[in-house]
Amino acid sequence: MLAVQSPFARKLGAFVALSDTELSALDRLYGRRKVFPAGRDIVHQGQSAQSAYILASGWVCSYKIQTSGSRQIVDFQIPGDFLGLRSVLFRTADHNIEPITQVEASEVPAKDLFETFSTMPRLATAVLWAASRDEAMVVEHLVGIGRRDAKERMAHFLLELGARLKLVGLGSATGFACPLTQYLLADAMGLSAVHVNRVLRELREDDLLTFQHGQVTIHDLDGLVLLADFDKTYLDHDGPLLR
Amino acid sequence: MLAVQSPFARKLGAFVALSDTELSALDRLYGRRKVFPAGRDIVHQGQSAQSAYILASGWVCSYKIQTSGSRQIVDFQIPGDFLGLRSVLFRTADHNIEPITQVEASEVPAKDLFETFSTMPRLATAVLWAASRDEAMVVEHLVGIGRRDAKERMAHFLLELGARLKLVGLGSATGFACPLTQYLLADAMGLSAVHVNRVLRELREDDLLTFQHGQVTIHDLDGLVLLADFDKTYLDHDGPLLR
DNA sequence: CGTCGGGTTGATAACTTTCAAATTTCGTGG
DNA sequence: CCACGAAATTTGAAAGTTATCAACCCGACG
Repeated sequence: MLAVQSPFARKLGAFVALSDTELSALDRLYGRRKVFPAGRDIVHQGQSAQSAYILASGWVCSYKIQTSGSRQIVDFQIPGDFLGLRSVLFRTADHNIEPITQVEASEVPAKDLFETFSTMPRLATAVLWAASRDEAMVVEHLVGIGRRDAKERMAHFLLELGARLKLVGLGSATGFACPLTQYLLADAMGLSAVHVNRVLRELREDDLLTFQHGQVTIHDLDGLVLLADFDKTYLDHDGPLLR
Repeated sequence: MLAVQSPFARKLGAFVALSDTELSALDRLYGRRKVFPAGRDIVHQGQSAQSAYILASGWVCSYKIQTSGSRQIVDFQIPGDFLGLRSVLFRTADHNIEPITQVEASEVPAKDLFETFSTMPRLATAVLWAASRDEAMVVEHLVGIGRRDAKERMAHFLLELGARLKLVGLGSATGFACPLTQYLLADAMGLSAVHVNRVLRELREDDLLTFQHGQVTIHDLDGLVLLADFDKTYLDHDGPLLR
């Protein structure tokens, strides 16, 4: 085992038990470390993409814009997450990626990625796994928007976010720091910003949680889980699935 | 090249140029061919899954049920599509799969799948690709539910379905046969069945399309594309992306 | 025939958006 | 440290969209 593992290696290791050879191949994948300022898109819809990124610090969101101008945020990425894998696979980006805060990310050139896959099949499988977990999150998001009302949706979203942050050491059972504005929340949940505001107030008045000053504080975890019908099994599992 | 390719091999071949060796490895993947009657679930949420399936004929849907009882259909699968890949990767199913019509599908045991991945890395990459295309469809679905009103949503959905069916030779520019009930449509689009009915009537009254007696007939393709803000680039590309 | 799963329609209720305006927060330069 | 402007949050009222409830129709099928 290498002494220090990157968050990304740790994540893949949760799916596939990785050998030292594979771990160091992973390390070599990392290209230049880049810094992006908040607000300016890293990737544009339709742009051809030669690199993916692995997020080291900061938050980003991936979203799609419609010609009408409205946008839907598909997901937020937090440290350890892979950015733009799909864009690399398809050569061109089908979505935008915007840093919400300042962001540090390591570039992973497409060429290196494919070469590594062909020599280290287990790594390809591990990435397939990670991609599938991402898909599971998108599916859960879809269910949320399709079949939960605004309040349940918000509760579910914040619970999921909290669970993910806890996995990478950025949150606890009582809350977490959250740089998302109500506009971002609205675009993620398919609501208007005004309604997001009202829903947050209701959750506060119900003594379920408080989201103020960039801080989410959970007052009644059980109440939230009940309200949101939250089931976190899709987020975690114990130990590598492939040995 | 093998004389006859399965729909699945054809689909993977669109992503990665496959050698004869790889093609015959794919063929060996196919296990027993099974037949499922309409209506009885093939896979249940929470069930442990040892096999995936490749759909040979018929339609199925994957959906999630909430404890409240409402359900959200995540996607419909048509011949050539992979079923339950995520369930196999995670050992347990996070969604249900229900045949809408009678269905024929080939079983793919998890063990064989992983063995094939480890000896044929390019196949693993190809499957990663196919999984990513599926994710792109889920993302588009998410955008539809989050940011399109009922009419746009329906138009977009039927356009996408038509495009997919055309790819496997089951539809044309003027329409396609469609076994979906208004209840299924409602669960897929996050609407009530009653509203689906109204929306279909509006589309008919606008001379855009007719959906009656299991047949979708497109009257005004351009009008629909305009209404739905439809962009099919995420569904197709020309030739294998990896040679 | 009678029933049952779809489909269709109208009336009403619920939820969410939009518009408009006030208030607070926060970073920056004086 | 304070003032200022921009961005974010908050609230009310009115309008719009979609759900729900309740009927009724129709064709398939035993």
